Amino acid sequence: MRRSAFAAADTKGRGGVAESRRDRLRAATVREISETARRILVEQGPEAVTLRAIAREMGMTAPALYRYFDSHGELLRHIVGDLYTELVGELWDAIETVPRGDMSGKFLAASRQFRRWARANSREYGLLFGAPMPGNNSEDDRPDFAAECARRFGGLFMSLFLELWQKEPFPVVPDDEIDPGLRDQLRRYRDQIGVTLPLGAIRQFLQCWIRLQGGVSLDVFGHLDFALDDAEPMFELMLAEVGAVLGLTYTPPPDGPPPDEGRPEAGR
Amino acid sequence: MRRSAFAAADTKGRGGVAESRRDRLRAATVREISETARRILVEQGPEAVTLRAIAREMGMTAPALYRYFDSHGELLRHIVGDLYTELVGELWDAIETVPRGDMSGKFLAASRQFRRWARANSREYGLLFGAPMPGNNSEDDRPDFAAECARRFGGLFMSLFLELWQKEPFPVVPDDEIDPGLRDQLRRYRDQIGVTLPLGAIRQFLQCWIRLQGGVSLDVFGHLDFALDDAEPMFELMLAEVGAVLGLTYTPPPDGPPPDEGRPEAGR
DNA sequence: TGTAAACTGCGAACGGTGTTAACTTTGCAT
DNA sequence: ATGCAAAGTTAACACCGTTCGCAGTTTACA
Repeated sequence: MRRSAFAAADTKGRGGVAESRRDRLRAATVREISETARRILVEQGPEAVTLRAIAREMGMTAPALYRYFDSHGELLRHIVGDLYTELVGELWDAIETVPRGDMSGKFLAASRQFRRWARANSREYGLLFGAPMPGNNSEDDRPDFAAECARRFGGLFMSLFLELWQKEPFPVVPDDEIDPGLRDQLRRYRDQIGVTLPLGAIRQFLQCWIRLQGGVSLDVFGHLDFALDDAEPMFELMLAEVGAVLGLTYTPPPDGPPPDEGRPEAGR
Repeated sequence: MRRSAFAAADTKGRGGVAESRRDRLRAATVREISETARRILVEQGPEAVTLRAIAREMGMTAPALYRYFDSHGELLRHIVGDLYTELVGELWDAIETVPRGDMSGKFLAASRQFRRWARANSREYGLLFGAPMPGNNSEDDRPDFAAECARRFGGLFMSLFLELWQKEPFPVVPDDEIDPGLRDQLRRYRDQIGVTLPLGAIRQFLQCWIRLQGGVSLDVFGHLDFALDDAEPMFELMLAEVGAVLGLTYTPPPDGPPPDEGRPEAGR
């Protein structure tokens, strides 16, 4: 197997402290490829993200891209990783903007930023959270960049939840009132992420997360169009309910409901 | 534009009462194409559903399929329509199996059957409810078979909700306590489907539907794998909560939790 | 400095895809 | 029997991912 872009991103490989000029050029090219691919994704849809199309826009030929990625699928997976990183970054920014201690504000800010990003980058969101990717089997034993980033993403919201619980715990059901089959899974998950939380709290967090991401996905994928033009009020309603269940106080979004409709949404 | 399979399904076209032998043969071929395509979808994944692959398995050549469908996309859309029909049928069966008047039972049966179908036909579910289809723009003004079926599907759950409300109304918030922006949308939707229900009830129904389909989608698409091996207990928990909000009484599923895991899941 | 190795691109080619066009065969109706 | 439309074929086009061999450049090292 040839050197992959994932390996290329590992700048400190082979004990070298210095980043050679070659590596810098290479990283720049990888970045340009990603940006070009993403631009095509946004402008022309996922099935237009073709090796030849990317290369064409870069003034190259398709086989040259194989110097940077082992396959088309790996290129997509790399982009998915980048997208996770971007999303996590924006969520962190949104969280940190809220004054420390205001857990309700942090939760609302993160949730709203998640929906905002999803709607502003719907094509990208489809790549991350749509039906499982074309060749996403990750048949390799290799760590899988995208999966790693996905885990970091899951960790973000969970750490927010953790902080929330530590600062303002809310009443939860005792462990022995949880369905045994579910209890075991929750215990396993708790051990896996290494936190000390009542299982009832973890269950509550998962429920809230499912409502959040489930609702956003339906909205972004257009599966609420049959009834709603603008799902934002429903989203806010859900935030209020979810917040209440977590012992938080709901406050409406700072700006009035944004115009929202009529974004360019280029491409066919 | 050539005669499409959708038109072919319209057996009573052009004043002819009799269904000619030719039309019967044609319909049979259309059915065989659909079945072959679906088999490939299930066994080898969505990107293997290729005109040439379908034709090969039928002992034909790819261009022959153009006698029955205007394009690859239209063939997929036809299958989507069939899938909606199948899903709606199974949901109706599940609902009618429950003794009349037991609205809680009907709601639970329909919800569980929805999840069961989604999990047993995950590839198909991805086609119906994943990120918007490849070429699904429906740029034509034509009614769009798939969209029509989708509407029937939405109508099914809504009619179940309607019956539920009529038999056992539950307290809802008055219209003037609903966010104005949402209120207008709900009113529009109510007029569109032609029912007479308080807007608060419609809002509640939509919320429940979002939780239902959102949760099932996350599960089927594997976006809960980060924490759960088997999402069924969480699904049941959600059913209990949603049912409570609708004034229904929750009862656990009739059979013990099915083995569930380890279905063949053929193909790569 | 000279040279070997590594890197990066190109062009051609292979098998596969959707799609179109022209051509043959088939079967039914007048 | 003749004619015609449906249903199938083959050939071809443009595009796709991917592989291979070759050239040009850049780097590393003796």
